[in-house]
Amino acid sequence: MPQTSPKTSVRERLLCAADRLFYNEGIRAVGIDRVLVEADAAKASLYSHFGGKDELIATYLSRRVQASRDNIDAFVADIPAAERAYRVFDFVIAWTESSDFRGCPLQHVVSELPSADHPARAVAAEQRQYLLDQFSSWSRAAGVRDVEQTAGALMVLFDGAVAAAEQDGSQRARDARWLAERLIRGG
Amino acid sequence: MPQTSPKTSVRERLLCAADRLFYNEGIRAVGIDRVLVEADAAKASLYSHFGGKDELIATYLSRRVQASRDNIDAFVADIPAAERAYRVFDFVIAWTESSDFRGCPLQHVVSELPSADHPARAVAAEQRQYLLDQFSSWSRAAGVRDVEQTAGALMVLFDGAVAAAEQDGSQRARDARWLAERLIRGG
DNA sequence: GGTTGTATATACAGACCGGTCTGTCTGTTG
DNA sequence: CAACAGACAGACCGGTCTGTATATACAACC
Repeated sequence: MPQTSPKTSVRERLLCAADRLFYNEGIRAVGIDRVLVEADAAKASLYSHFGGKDELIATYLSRRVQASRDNIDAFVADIPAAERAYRVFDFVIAWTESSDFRGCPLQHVVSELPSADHPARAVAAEQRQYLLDQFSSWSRAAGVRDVEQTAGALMVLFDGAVAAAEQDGSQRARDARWLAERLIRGG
Repeated sequence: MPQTSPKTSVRERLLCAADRLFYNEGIRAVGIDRVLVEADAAKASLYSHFGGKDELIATYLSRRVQASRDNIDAFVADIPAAERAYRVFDFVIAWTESSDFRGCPLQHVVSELPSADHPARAVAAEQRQYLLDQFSSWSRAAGVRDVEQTAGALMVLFDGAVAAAEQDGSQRARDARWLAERLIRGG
């Protein structure tokens, strides 16, 4: 997520600032005034583009989620479908090794905003469905015996890799990849 | 965590109130005035027993963590050491099925308090070490070939079970148990 | 009674919170 | 030129945040 140039629209500047601050410091830890200073924007602009902080949060998460999907889709594009279920964990490893990795924004939202009717929660739920659909599809392509069970286990591994890496470092993403490969290929 | 009686010490009342509110609503979402009202306590008592909110948070997490250890230790006490690594996930399943389950308090702390020097973060780090030690010990007792790799994978499964269950429900803890057993017993 | 330890009620300070509003400015278009 | 859209600065609102300070109350003990 690059720094914005002066010519960037105020909406984009707000979203970039929110992205940096919310992800690195926490959603509730960062008030809108900090977002505004970081974005060099006026408060009225924030309320004009987003009804309020809640919608800014939901849009921030939506963009994070969309970027994640695009990255995953691009990563697996040249990988045979039968190998994607475990080789996608190479993507997770790279992510957890990146200097700006601080865990999963979706998990953060779920932690910080427990209310099921927060607009960001719908974004989170939709991403869960996407991931499950992918893992199911890839499990089927790998020819596993129990697609539903395997896809569920892969969801666990995916979440666990990211959560554990946030605390213990990227070795946990490697651990997850090791187990995912054993799960798919046996042995 | 039961309701406190009028005879309970103010420190205990504060901790019980903090426990309920922080866990259910989020640490930053709950200000100390809400803790005080819930505990029927005066502000000076809070500052007298805990230097401030940060120490209250650290103590809340420490108690959660200690309770978790006690529960796990009690749960596995009558289980042969060779079976603990996967049968501990029955404990996780029961936890994720309980009506007051809302994910892992330790993961919440890591999400909400990114600063490594927050007092609660030391509590979190110490609990990671305890879990790794347990999984290593149980993996060794199970006779697995690569103890370190297996323990790491179990850490991923543990974290993943809890994080995924917070979002998708307790079926994910069952998925984790299924994979943990396959990992330990093969097949 | 006096002393001690604990807890309380209350006021305050300064900073911050999300949101609303008004007036002004700038660049673009017809 | 006028009109407009977008963005801005700044004031304001009521409320909340954490922490500090003071006087008082109460129970237990000697």
